[in-house]
Amino acid sequence: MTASGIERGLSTGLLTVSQIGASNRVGLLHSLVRLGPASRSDLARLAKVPRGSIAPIVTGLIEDGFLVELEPANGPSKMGKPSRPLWFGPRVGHSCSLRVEATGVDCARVDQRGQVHDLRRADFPSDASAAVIESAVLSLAETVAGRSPEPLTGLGLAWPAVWDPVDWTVLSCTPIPALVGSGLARRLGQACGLDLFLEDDARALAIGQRWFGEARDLDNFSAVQISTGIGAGLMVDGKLFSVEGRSPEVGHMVVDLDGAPCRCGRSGCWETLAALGWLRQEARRLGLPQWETALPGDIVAWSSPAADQLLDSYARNIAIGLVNLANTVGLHRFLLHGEVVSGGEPLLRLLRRHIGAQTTWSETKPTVEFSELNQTAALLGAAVIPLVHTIERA
Amino acid sequence: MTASGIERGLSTGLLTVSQIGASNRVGLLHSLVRLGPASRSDLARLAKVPRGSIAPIVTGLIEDGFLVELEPANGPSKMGKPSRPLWFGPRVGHSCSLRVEATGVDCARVDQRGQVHDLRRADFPSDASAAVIESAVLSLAETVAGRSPEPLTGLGLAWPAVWDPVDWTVLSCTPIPALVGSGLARRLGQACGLDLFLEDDARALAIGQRWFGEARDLDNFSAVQISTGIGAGLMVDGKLFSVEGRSPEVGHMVVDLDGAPCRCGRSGCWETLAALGWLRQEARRLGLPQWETALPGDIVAWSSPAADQLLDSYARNIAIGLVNLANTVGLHRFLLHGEVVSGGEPLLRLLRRHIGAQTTWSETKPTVEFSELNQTAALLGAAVIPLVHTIERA
DNA sequence: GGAAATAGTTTGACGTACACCCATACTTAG
DNA sequence: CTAAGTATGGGTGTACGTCAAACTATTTCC
Repeated sequence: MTASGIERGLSTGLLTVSQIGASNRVGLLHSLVRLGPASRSDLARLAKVPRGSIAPIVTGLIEDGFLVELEPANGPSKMGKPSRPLWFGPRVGHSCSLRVEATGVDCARVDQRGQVHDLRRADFPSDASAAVIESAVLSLAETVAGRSPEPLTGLGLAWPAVWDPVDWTVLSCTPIPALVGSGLARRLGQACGLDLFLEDDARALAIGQRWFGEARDLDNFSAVQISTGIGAGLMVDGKLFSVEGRSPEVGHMVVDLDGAPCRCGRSGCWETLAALGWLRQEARRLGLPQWETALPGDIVAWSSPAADQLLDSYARNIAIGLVNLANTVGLHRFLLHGEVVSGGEPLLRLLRRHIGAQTTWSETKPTVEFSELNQTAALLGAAVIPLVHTIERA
Repeated sequence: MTASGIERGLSTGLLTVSQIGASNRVGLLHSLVRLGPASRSDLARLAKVPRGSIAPIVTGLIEDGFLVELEPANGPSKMGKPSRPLWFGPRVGHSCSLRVEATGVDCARVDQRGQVHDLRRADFPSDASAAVIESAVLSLAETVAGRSPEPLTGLGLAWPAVWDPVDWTVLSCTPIPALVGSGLARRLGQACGLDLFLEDDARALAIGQRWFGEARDLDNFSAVQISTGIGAGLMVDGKLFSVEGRSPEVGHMVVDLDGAPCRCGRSGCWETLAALGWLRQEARRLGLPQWETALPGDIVAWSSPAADQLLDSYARNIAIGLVNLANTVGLHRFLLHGEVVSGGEPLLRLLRRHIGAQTTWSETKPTVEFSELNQTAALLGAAVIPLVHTIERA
């Protein structure tokens, strides 16, 4: 079955000439996403290569239908021959994109600009059986795919799972234990008749943010998911970081030697101190109402001394993990996703203060933002994967 | 001034044809280091490419003097035309290699096989002035370089410092504060008349281990230095990992929320719990003699209940950081360097037990070894850098 | 002596970036 | 209105890579 080609790496083998063509084509199309409609000269300037090097690549992409020339546009300078902006052509179809989470599934069609169309959702109870989840996902995907007025390049699925790389059986899925052993992905690929690509949800966030989101201009950043668990997709030099095909499990770094036991068997994992579970337990301990379903935003709204205290500790716990991440992998731009975002400006201020206090020593301060797109970024990321695959094969 | 070309990465620019040639040449020579003298066919098999693809590369390298053909050797199979093993030629000279640490400097000549020749050391007091250190380093380097019977490709320097990338002034150097502001590197380059390459000591360990050391066959591993501080060089896909040219500072991840303050301004950094300082303070607390200079090996030798307890805690503290590293960057082979190694088999057993206990959840257990080469690996790593540079330029 | 096996070489095809020159289309100065 | 200036796009030839396949060389085995 197909594997995501979004990263590449070899050490013992030889590099071939064709690989550089594929890499440059993808890079060029990504530059186009970043810049919007842009001329050959624009692209050449961005890549710092002569215009003549861009032209043949563009010609090939136009011939294959990946690009089209738009009407001559008036650039900033009125002098000289007007530039002919390039944009995605008919061959770059839309993608069908799915995001599975604990209590439901989102599905949408995503176009080449990262615009989301026909977004639909199906909810299911958090204790739903595998069969219920599977049928919900399948019918939703078939509906969206069936209604698409555009040709679809493929289907992308983002979920918080670990799966068998060969037959796509779910090996583990902490947020949705019922899915373990499920062959959902296999059936989904067959049902829709489209190429299917799977991706971990945190990694999908990073991909979506880099291609269509708030990290379009960043080669190095980290997309962090903070909700009932903690995960991250690490973008390094424009490539999604992984070692031997496996992604890091950042939620399970120990930040408190004597902390509470974690489901992973260790104690004091970041996840036990900065995810929703900790926040709600602390809320309960402090006697705050509705602690069972409290979100960071609720704590902010509460604004009692006890709640303020809780919020500050929460921010500190998140900050510690982020700074650790900055120190161990060297990324220092963080884009946060998940329920944390509900904390809004007050929580963000606290976070930044704690991060600042913990990085007096280092030369480069980490920066942190709450994602506007939030979970939509995962849909975008899932949509990018078939797109990249199509371009690479061309 | 020259910069280490041992890693490469681009995202917005285009890949060129020559780059793949350079990359393949370096890869081929590194394969030769791994295999020892090997024929074109051997190299082709390793790289999984047709023999015809190797031949022209080898021909070019022979013409440039980087390789020579040895006498026909009897391979495992007696049939067929005997293979002609290849080995490094006269153009691949030896390197002069330096390692600066808190109390002295090592210098040696390193050949193309990673053999160390003419190893010399100059000690200086730990409170030595910059002038004293500089003259010791300069005279040692001049001695070794002057005595070399072989042509030298360049000079490599490994040290625990951060330096200005433009003029090589030392910006910070925790183990040797006197060096801050020093222009030692500048003068060293001028004095010897050789190309000089600088590298962080932990990163040099990783490079040395991969080219000539115990990690010759590993594309993914982590060389960890555990002595008065903690640092690591991370090898990912055969390339030294760095983000935007800066390496991670793994010693400063927080593993204990309520821990002791660290010089970096945070509290409970790994370095405060797993470096020599912690061990000695605890030894003092437990009333062990000679705690000021105690090494892990001394604690092992002591073998009182209190000492055993201390050793176990030490192993646990190291293990926590290693497992964190495994979780955050995904590397799970650790090669340990520094004074830890004196702990020998007993400490290693404890380490492995703690690591095992903390990774019940994950699919792949991290493995940990004490390096036989230990600090010599840094000398080897520093020697590799001029070598790679010479080959890439060819 | 001939067949089989292994190693190394040669050739042509293909793909890629790049340097260079020329045509095109628009603005500006006279 | 004309000529010069300027930026864009296209075309050509060159250099440099791998690859596939056929070819040669050398040894062992029967």
